[in-house]
Amino acid sequence: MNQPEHHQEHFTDPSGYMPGVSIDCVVVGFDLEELHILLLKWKDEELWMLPGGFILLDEDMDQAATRILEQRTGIKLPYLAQFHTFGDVNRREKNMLSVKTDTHRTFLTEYKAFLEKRFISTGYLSLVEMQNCLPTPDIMSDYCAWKPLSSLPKLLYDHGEIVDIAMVHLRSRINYMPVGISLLPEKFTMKEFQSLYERILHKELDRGNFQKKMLKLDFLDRHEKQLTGGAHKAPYLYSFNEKRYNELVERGIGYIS
Amino acid sequence: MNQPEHHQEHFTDPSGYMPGVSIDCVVVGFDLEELHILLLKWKDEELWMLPGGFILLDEDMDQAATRILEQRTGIKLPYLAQFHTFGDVNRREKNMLSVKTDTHRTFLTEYKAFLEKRFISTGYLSLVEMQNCLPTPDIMSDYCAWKPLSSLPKLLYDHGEIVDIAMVHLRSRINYMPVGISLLPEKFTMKEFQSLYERILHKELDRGNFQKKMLKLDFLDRHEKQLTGGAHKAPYLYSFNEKRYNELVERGIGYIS
DNA sequence: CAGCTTTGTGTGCAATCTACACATTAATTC
DNA sequence: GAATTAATGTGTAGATTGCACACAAAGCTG
Repeated sequence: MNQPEHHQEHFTDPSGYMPGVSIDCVVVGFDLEELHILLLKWKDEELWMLPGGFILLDEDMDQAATRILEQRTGIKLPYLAQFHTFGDVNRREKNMLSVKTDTHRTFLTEYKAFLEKRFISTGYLSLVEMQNCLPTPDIMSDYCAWKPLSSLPKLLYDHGEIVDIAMVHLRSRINYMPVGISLLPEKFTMKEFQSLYERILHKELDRGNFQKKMLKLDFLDRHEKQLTGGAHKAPYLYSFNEKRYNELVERGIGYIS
Repeated sequence: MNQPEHHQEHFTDPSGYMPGVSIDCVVVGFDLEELHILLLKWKDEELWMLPGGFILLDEDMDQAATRILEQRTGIKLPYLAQFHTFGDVNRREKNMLSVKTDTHRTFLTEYKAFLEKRFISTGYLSLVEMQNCLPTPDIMSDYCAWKPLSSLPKLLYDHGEIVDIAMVHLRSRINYMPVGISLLPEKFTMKEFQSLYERILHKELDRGNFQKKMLKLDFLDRHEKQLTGGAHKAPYLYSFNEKRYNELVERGIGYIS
């Protein structure tokens, strides 16, 4: 899971960043079975956090989110959109770091002062193919890992709520996001596509109706059959007609109730 | 439209506010004919802006938005929710103030320095009953007024885009917001209710089907008939069963395609 | 009270949703 | 290699909803 530090930025001068504002990214992946979230583990402590960072003084906020995400995942141009800004005064009051970590001389003292101030944080939701992702820890973390959404570890500050709100957002906007194209590999079976929807929506869907609905929307190319072992009919492999799919997603499709 | 300054806050010490973050409010009203936006006119200049402000150091962002809105509208507990955070570097580059206004000694020099820095702004959407609203200008504005959405004047900075995105948001989430209860007076006719939906959705709806759908959802109380003049059948007046309406809104109702 | 206008309600047709049933295919088993 | 089995692919019937329009009811005008 861990990578050498070649992707790591170096926190040198906090004065290059906007004070008081930060970015937290909820990076969602799908291993064809479950949804996962990309997390970083804080150094020397069993506390996990969302990948995040700060905004350079001459950088758009969206740009900053893209930069942060590319550094953590190695993925160019991931799907990325803000979903909420978290501005409670005491959003960092629970699940704080223990004193032990504070004495760890990870940061320059200027940087410590920068970090100790109150922050407002904008949450970004990103959907990526886990297979293409190279999780890379940052300066504050030992390593990073995909954790299944159904059993997340204890998260820093309000990061647990940030994940919850991200998932509510994903659920409510599933028909306006390219969830398939972002989370699935190039070729996939209809069962895998349906499973993705079921995990996001937290409910089972009728297999036959799902298949017919998706095929009728006419954004899937059908390929040759999968030659995998298994005592059953081999399923077709599908891939997206990206143009058509994105057109439909833009307009919003009422697949699911 | 203008009110005495008893509601005005006094910008004394910018150090009491978070630097670099602000709030802009898109306040929507409905006069039973058209949607309107509450705007403030900049002193001595034909340039309008959204009501906005800054976040006190010990104040939640939502609290700050509520405070700002109550000061501008006199309305207690308006419907209010953030919809987007605007973080482009150059979001204040167009529709700037002319030099004339700059020389106007409205602010202390400290405050000027505070204001000149880059800001990230979170947009809040508020829905209010125009009738109950007492528009009150702030220290930067001569007066404030409701302007019809269909013919807004030139707006400061990126406030025009902020309004646009607010309206897209309102349209896409119309079934998850208490638009009726927030924008209509206590009693209203079905025609007025439908007209509200039509203005938000920018399209005409079938009168008969709208009426039947709304009545079937069973959140409207029907009152005695309106005794108004008019060469036609007098319409019923309706009001919301707030409990039932809010329950439905929480769950989201697919009224409209 | 005839005529007009607007509100309130009903009806028929089409499209969609939903829950199944059935058909198809390929690996396994005998 | 034929029967069995398990999973995919497709069809169908009933219920529900959406949609367009028609008709009925009610109140003001003249």
